[in-house]
Order: sequence, then C-alpha cells, then structure tokens
Amino acid sequence: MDARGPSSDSSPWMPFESRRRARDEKRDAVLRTAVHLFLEQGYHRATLNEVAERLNITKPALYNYFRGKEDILFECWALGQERVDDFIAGIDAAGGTGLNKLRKLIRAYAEVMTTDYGASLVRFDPRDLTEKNSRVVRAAKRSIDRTFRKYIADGIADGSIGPCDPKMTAFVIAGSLNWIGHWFQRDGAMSAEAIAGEFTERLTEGLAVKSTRRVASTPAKRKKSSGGTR
Amino acid sequence: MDARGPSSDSSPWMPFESRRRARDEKRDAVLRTAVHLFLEQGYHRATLNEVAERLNITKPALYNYFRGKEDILFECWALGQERVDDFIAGIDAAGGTGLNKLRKLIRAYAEVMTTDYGASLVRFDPRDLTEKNSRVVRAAKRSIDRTFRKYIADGIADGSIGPCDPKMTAFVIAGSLNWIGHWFQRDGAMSAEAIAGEFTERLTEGLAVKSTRRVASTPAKRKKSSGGTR
Amino acid sequence: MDARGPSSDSSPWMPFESRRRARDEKRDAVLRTAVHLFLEQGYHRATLNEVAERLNITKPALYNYFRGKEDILFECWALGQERVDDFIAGIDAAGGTGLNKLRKLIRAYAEVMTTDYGASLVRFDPRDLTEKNSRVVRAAKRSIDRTFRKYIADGIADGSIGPCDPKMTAFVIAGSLNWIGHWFQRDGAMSAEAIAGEFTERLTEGLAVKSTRRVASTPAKRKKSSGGTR
Amino acid sequence: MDARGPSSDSSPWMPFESRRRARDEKRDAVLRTAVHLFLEQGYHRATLNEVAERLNITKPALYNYFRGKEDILFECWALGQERVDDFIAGIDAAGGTGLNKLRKLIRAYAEVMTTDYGASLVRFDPRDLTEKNSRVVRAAKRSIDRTFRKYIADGIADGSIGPCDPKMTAFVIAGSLNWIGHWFQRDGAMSAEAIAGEFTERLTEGLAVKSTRRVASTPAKRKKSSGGTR
DNA sequence: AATGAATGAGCTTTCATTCAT
DNA sequence: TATGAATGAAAGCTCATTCAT
Repeated sequence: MDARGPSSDSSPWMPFESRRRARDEKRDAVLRTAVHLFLEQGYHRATLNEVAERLNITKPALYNYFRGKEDILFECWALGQERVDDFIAGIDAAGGTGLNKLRKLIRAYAEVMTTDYGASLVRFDPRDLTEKNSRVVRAAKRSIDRTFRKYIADGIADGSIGPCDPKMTAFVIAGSLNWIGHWFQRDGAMSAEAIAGEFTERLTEGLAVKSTRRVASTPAKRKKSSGGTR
Repeated sequence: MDARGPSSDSSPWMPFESRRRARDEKRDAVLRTAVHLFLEQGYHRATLNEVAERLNITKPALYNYFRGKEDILFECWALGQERVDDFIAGIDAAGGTGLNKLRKLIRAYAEVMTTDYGASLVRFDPRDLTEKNSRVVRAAKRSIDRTFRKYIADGIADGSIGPCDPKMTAFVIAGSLNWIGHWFQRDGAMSAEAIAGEFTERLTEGLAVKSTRRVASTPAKRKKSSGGTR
Repeated sequence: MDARGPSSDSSPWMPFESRRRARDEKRDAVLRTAVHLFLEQGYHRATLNEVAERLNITKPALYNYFRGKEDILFECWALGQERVDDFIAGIDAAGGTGLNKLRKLIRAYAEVMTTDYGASLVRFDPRDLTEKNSRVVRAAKRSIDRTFRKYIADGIADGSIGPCDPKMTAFVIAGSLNWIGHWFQRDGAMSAEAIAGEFTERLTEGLAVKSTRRVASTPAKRKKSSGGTR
Repeated sequence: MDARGPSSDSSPWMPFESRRRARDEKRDAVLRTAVHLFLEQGYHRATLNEVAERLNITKPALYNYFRGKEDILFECWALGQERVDDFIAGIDAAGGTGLNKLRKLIRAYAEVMTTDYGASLVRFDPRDLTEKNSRVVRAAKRSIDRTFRKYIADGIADGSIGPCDPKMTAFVIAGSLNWIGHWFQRDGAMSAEAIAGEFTERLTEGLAVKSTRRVASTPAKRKKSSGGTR
C-alpha cells in the first residue's frame, strides 16, 4: 500500500521486513520525542501522556515499544552512550600521542554533548533507573572517566602532556564538557563545532608541552598563583 | 553554660528569645535535613514525609516553618546563593588584578560546591520552582556568569590574563566548577580544600601571561598546594 | 431492540458509536450520582471517593470524565441552567401577556426546582467554583432575575398586571421559588406538579388586575390549572 | 489597670464581675467576627485561623470561648433563632387577627433576615452540626413553620384571611422571606425596613379578604415604598 | 487567658501501568 | 498494533484540635 520500492510483492519476507522497519522507525520516533521532552521539562515533570500526544498516539501505545517510562529513559541514555563508545573506539583505533587522543576525545565529546542523546548522559539522573540499569550507567561513566585519565596518563608517558595529576585533570576537563549538556541551546549563538573547537583549545592549552607552549605555560607558574590567591 | 549573660531568670524576654532561637534552629534543621535528602534522592523522589520522619516530627509540622515543598527547595538554593554573593562581594572589595580575582573566585566557588547548599545551586532544577522564584534563580545564575566574564575581561585589560574569549573561557571554568557539585562526596578521597586548590591551578594555568608564569610556578608546588593552601 | 436502524453488524462505526454512547452514559451517571450526593451531604462533605464508590469504580476513574471536583459541580449547575434557559426560550417564543408569561415561568421554574439539577441552581455555592465559572453562574443568575422583572414589566405595560415595583416583586416571587430547592423532597406528600400549580396561583393572585382576576382565579381554577398547563 | 470606672477596688466581687463581662464581650466579638466570615466565605471555606486573625488573637485562644468550630456555628444560629423566638412571643402576646399577626411576623422576620445572625438561620447547613444540635435546629425550623401556618389558619378562622391552604401559603411566604438572607447586602440600594415593608405588602395583598384589603392597603402606601426604592 | 508547636485525619489530584477489546 | 477505561499508589496540602507552657 505504501510502497513498491524496496519491498516487492514477490518476497514473503519483505512485508515482514518492512513491518519491522516501520516498527523500528516508530520506536525511534518515540525515543526522539521522549528525550526531547525529558530534556525540556525534566524527567519527572514530563508525562508519558505528553510524549504520546506529541506523537499523535495514545499512552498505552507506547507500551508496545517500551516496557515503561524507565525503559525509555534508559534507552535515551544508551543511545548517547553508544555514540561515546563509538568515537572512543575510533580514537583508540587511530592511535597517536596521548595529547592527540585527548584532543580528539574532547572535541568529539563536546559535540555529542550538544545533541539530545548526548545531553542525556549528564542531564538524567541514574537514580531514576532500576538498580540494574543504574549499575550499567555508573559503570559506563566510570569507563569514560578512565578513558580521560588514560589519555592523560598516556600523554604524560609519551611526553606530549606535561606532568600533572591525571585524576584531577580529568575531572576538570570532563566537568567542563559535561556542563555543556546543561547550557547548550541548539538555537544559540554558537555552533556545536565552534564550541567543540573552543573547548578543545581551552582545555588543552595548559597541558601540552610544546616548543611554543613551553615558554608560555610551564608548570612553574603554578606556585605564584596559589600563593597569591589567598 | 549558655546562660547568665544576657538573660537572667527575671527577664521576661528570655523565654521569648529562647523560643525564637529554638524556632530558627528548628527551621535550620529542617533545611539541613531537606537539602541533604533532596541531594541524596533527588527533589522529586524525596518526600516531605521522609524529611519529617528524619526530624522525628510529622509532615504538617513542616508547614509551621515553610509554605510548602517548593518553598523549602528555594530556601536551600537561596542559602547557597548567599554564600556565593558573600564571597564575590569580598573579592570585589579586596580588588587586585583580574587574574587574582578570578583565582579567588574559582577557589571559593569550588569550595562552596562541595557543601550541600552549594551543590543546591547546580543540582536542583529551577523548573521545579514557581515562576517567580525561578526568575530569581535564573537572574542570579546570569549574575555569577557575568562575574566570571568580568574578572576575565579585567584580567585581559590589566594584562594579567592573556587574550582570550571571556565568554567561552567563563563557560569552561564555570562548567568545570559546577560539575564538582555533581561528583563531590564528603567522604571521598579528596578534601574540599585540596580540590579547590587543584581547580584553581588547573583552570588558570593556561590563562596567565607567560613571562609572569614562568618564574612563579614550579611543578613541585602542586603537591604542597593542597596542604599549604589553607 | 435498539439496533438495525443506522448500524448493521457490518458497519465499523457501530462499535465506535456504541463506545461513544457508553461514554456519555457513564458521564451522565457520574453527574447524576454526584449531584445527588452533593445535595444529600453538601458539596464539601461529599467526597469523590464516595461518588466513585456509589458508581462501583475508583476515584481516579472519575478523572476520565471530568477535570476535577469543581468541574463536576459546575456541570451539575450547567445542566440545571440549561433547563431554565430552554423553557424561558419557549415562553419567549410563545409570547402572550406579561402575566401569562410570568405564570408559565413560575410553573416551569417551580418544577425545575424539584429536580436535582434544578436544585443545583440554588443549593450550590458559586464561591466553590473557579473565578471563571463563578462569573458564568452569576451572569446566569442575573439573567434569570432580569427575565422575571421583564415579564412583570411587560404585564404592567400590557395591563395584565397591576402596578407594582418589578424589582421587588421579582425578588418575592423568585425567592419563594428558589426556596423550593431547599425543602422539596421527592418522596414528600406533594407532587412537583401540584407544587408548581399552587405556587403559580399563590404568587400571581395578588398581581393580576382585579377585574380580570376576579373572573379568572376562582379557587376552582387552581385545580384545573395544573392539568391544563401542560 | 484598665479601669476604675465600674469596678471599685472595695468590692472583691467587682473584678470578678468585670472579668466575666470582659469575657462575655470577647465571646460576643468572636461570634460577630465568625458569623460575618462564615457568611462571607461559607462555613467550610472559612477557617478558624482567619477568624482569629481578624480578632488579633491566635486560633487556640478561640477554644477558651467555644468548644470548637461547630460550637461557634451553632451559637450563631442560636442568636438568630433567639431573635425570632422573641418577636414571635411578642406577636403572640399582642394578639390580633390572624392577618395582623401574619403581617407582623413577615415584617419582623424580613428584618431579621437582613442581619448576620438572622441570615445564619437560612445560610448555614444543619448538616454541619452535631446530630444533637442539628435536631435542635430542625425542631426550631418546624416551629417557625408552624407559627406561619397557625397565623394563616387563625386568619382564615377569624375571617381576616381568605380561604387558602395554610401549608402551601406558609411555604410561599417563608420561602420568599428566607431568600432575603441569601441576597440582601447591607450596602445595597434598599434599607432593611423598606424591604420588610415591601415584603409585608406583597406577601399579604393576595391573602386578605377583598373588602378588608381594599381599605387596608391603599395604593399610597405601596407607591411610597416602591418609589423610594429606586 | 493565650500561645507556639505539633498532630491526625482526610481530600484532591496525578500518573505509570494494566487489561479487555 | 492501538485504544478507552480503570486502577493502585502515593504525594502535597489544609485544618480543626490538642498540649505544654
């Protein structure tokens, strides 16, 4: 009825296939709508009724695609996590100096933070998940954290990054990036790419050992500053 | 122990005063319990019933001190904001170079973020407030942001900070600090002061103009800093 | 019994229609139960729980049909008002002398007052409604008052009613009728029709211009009137 | 402290007396405030807190004068009832024709209806009272009804009132009068006396045997009242 | 006689979820 | 697959009333 194109009548599988595809498309639509609403209003204030309304279906229909509200929330998070996993895999595969990998990570992570699913990673509260899902989320968060620290440690080891405490540095960098998920507006003045670029620069300029940089930012400077502050 | 001084037995004011004090103390206790619970479980999952239970009173008793749940939430936020306003006023009064002020701001802000009321500033959702209160909160957030940008701009103007985009730099720094409110655990490995020191270093080391920097800061210092800071 | 006509078994509309009908019937049932309970116990003492119980459903089920308790109250009132509007329209359409119209109005109004929805008009308190609905109610009350006064004024003008102050006369008549809503019991000694007849006589016998009246309203007539009117 | 006047120091009884008087005055003040508020907002919406506030005392202080909210409500009603009982006793004592007594009753009752305590008789709901008090109220209502009917029957018997059904006639008259309690506003266009006069005329002009009436109710009288009204 | 504080009881409302169709 | 209807659970809030002082 709706097509000839990809699904010819001859195959008995095609309708099945197309039906499955249709189903997946609807599932995705639910997720897109849900994540948007959850971000817009907050998970608790957002109701499944409104999710359904925006999709022009009724609330119980959602239960064909998801087990419940929490399931939807978890899936939103999972989609964001998937993207992070993907580009981390890519960065790992590509190799390079620690600083190099860190810069790629920052850029990619910043860009993800400007998307709905990316913001899910930091705007949703794991305590709204079942214990089982919550554990998955916390494990993933720790994993991301480890990745940050590892790239930093790698950089220190390979000389591309000056000596510093990987743990704290990771906190500084990741916090800065995570916060993007809280303030970024798609219709704001800056593009996601521009932000990603800026953050990459800002967050690494103090770390790199380089001829240029060396002059500028040696660890030395730290002393004065802390002394004078208080 | 507490008496003799202002209130002898003969004074009719004593009971009244003590009542007042008791009242304020109770109000504070409610707030402390509430902010703790709100942070622990999230505002929506936390119920007034549990707040009351932890205080060994009943739910309606809370209404002697607050108009309702939202009122409590707003007060938590307000107490945090008060602290921020206070130290910003202090920094402004003390003066100094832009970099100097920025470093003080970072340290103080980081420390506040490790307290319950401080975390309130970034962990609670303004959309849970009435429109009126929400506006107050958003205005305060903008004001803090302006302060960050201003100190940076001041620093650029007075030469203590190298050229950079104050807006983005403020985002980077503030984001990093705000995130502390999300991960800091009082019983964690690092003290609030140590964290504040570290963040001050990390977040300004890329900003200071080079010549100055070189002399001042040796790597060694970092270790000391956490201890020697206070 | 109810079918064949518009809906044969083949029609896909039938189930939908029947669903719709079922829904309206249930809505009506809720209203009937609610108005009865509200009159029996008073709006404030009556709880939605008891409304639901009498309908053998649970409280939240009521929210499928109404927005809340106040909504139900308003609908009860509206149904009563509808009846009043209807018969006033009929009287206006039929025309006749002022006295004639007034008598019809009194009879119809009296009868409505003996019904649950009619009593709603005078037993419920507009202050229990939202401001918006309250205004609607007050406007309608004023409109009824104006109708009483107008018929009286018409009667004075066309000579069917002796000279009198329409405003006060309307107060006397309407008050008398409204009070029916407070004392009438369906299982009482007098039927609604009998009461309506009596009130029509009593409330107009002093108004008619004497010459006419003397002929018209012999005691005998009273008996006939209740029969002949309808 | 507050006086010398009525209570000289010499009598040990005086202070006691004056204290009792003060107490009674306060009790009365509570009642006046309460009845006003109850009429203004409705018994259920009105809170003891607001009653207390208007009296510049606190809620529990009310319990020194009354057993509770219901007690206050009952007392309000009782004060109104007292006035009705009083003037009925007066009318009975004075004697006269049935019509005469009825007219006096109507006038006095109408005037009472324009007072707060009078309106209490018809605006408050006996179902808000304890069963015991409720019975008292219902008995009193029946008694008033009987009085109306009796005067009418007396009038029929003594020839001052034409033949009619005393029961229905009483309903008509009493309803009309009771309704005054629902619409009268102290600051309205008409004075209580004017209303009482009008109602007396309107509600009896159809009852009096014609010969009598013609003499009794001259147009002049009617004219004055209605003219002055607007 | 009056107060601050606290309580118990109750009500409306919301919402995720289930079920028969 | 989708819907209308219904439910269970729970939460916030209000208020009359009590009690210790």
